[in-house]
Amino acid sequence: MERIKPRTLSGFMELLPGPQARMDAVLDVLRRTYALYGFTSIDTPVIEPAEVLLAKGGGETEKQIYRFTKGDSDLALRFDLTVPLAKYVAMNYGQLAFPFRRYQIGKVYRGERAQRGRFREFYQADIDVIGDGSLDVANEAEMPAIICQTLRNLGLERFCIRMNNRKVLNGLFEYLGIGGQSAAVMTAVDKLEKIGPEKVKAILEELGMAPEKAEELLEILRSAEPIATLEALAGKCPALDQGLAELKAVTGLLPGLGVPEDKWRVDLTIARGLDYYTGTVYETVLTDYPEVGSVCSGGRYDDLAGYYTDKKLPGVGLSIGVTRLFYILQEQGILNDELPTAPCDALVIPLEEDLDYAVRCAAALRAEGVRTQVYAEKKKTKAKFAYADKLAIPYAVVVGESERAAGTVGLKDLRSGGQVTVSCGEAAAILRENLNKPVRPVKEKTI
RNA sequence: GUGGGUGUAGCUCAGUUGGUUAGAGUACCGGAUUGUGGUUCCGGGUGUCGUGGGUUCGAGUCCCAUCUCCCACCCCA
Repeated sequence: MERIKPRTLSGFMELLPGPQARMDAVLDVLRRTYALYGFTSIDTPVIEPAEVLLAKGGGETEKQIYRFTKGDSDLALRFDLTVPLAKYVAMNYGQLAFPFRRYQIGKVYRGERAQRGRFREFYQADIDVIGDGSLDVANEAEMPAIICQTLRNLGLERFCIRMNNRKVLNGLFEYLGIGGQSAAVMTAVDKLEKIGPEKVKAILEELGMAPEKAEELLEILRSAEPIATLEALAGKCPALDQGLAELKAVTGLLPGLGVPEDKWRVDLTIARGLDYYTGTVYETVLTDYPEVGSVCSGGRYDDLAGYYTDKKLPGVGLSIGVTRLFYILQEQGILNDELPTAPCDALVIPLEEDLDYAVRCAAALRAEGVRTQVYAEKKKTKAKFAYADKLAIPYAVVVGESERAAGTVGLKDLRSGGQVTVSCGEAAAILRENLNKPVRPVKEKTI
């Protein structure tokens, strides 16, 4: 028989049970943190009609989306979670309460070439607040607070949330007389950190900007005190004034929201490629691993669902690239070793052929909330213990003839090797005492 | 989509100017050990050398094609 070589496509992350347990722990932290801020969970299909996902049309989305036909249906895999959200809100407008605060954690698909930290299938963990007709700027201040809380709950401390405002950028472009090409200028500006000011200046000049204007723009963007620099330009352009007012409103709320000063800063070079952002934009990188790129970004948009409804639905949201974040944590070896990866707390090891007493003990432990499995295979004792070792199960519950006769179990701590003879109830109490200590996914003091 | 690399055991890799039966570590399996694992010792190679063609008396090694994966660009989480 011809065997087919088992393989997983590049750009698709597939984990062994141990690392998967850690990934699940990370996802748990995200869910708990999002819920703490009053976001409700929704789920949407991975596959949607292509016309729904491509409503915006053109550009990168069209190039990178996985699209296929089944019979007469033109289908596509979702490219992000924002477009499905727009559809969802437009569809269920009448039944939702606004502001609608939802979180969604799910896989998204991009048919681009994979590389380090860049996947074709990856988890996004999104939160968005959608307003009906209007949405207060305070919601834009809450986003960095949630990023900050989430990353710290994971155990991360060395990160920086960089913020900007699209109206500020558009206002500046207008003021400098290049408002007509703001999209192209925006892309150039966004590359500043990567390719340096000289090259950006060259691009700006190619776009028809006078050298001294380009110089002035770069100087403003790279200012060490961006807010003060912008204040000096007050009254020059209405868009700039409004953007600055929003930026000040957002940053003004951050201390009260508990975002420490060293975790954020205003960076006028952050532009974000996505064209639907209209106000505040965010981008978060891990201070020690900037080369992997943004692990979390988002922003304010004024018209989420314009392709699906004539209702005006402004919103603000952000997205954590969970797969990328996890990839960094794993690659750098900063995942917490103490995170439990074992499938259970106790492995019942029967020493007799008859499993009746063993399964009764397991049932008694489970009734007390101890995650328990029975090793039922007829193998040597050595193999039974080796199984527990390999799975990092912390305790063995040894039951043989003498334990059965006495109605006890041998509770063995597999890390220390110590063993005590106790009743099932006592064993459960000891296990509960020693397990279930909450730990963060990332090692203490490492990052 | 563009450019540059890579491919030998489950994993990490070695393999001389082309030369006999392709190797190491690790993992894995069995035993020492029929009521107690992690250590140690003994035994076991589990391989279409990515695939297909070519050169040659002879190819893991040289040539061509192809696939794969990786890295970078574009773009992005």
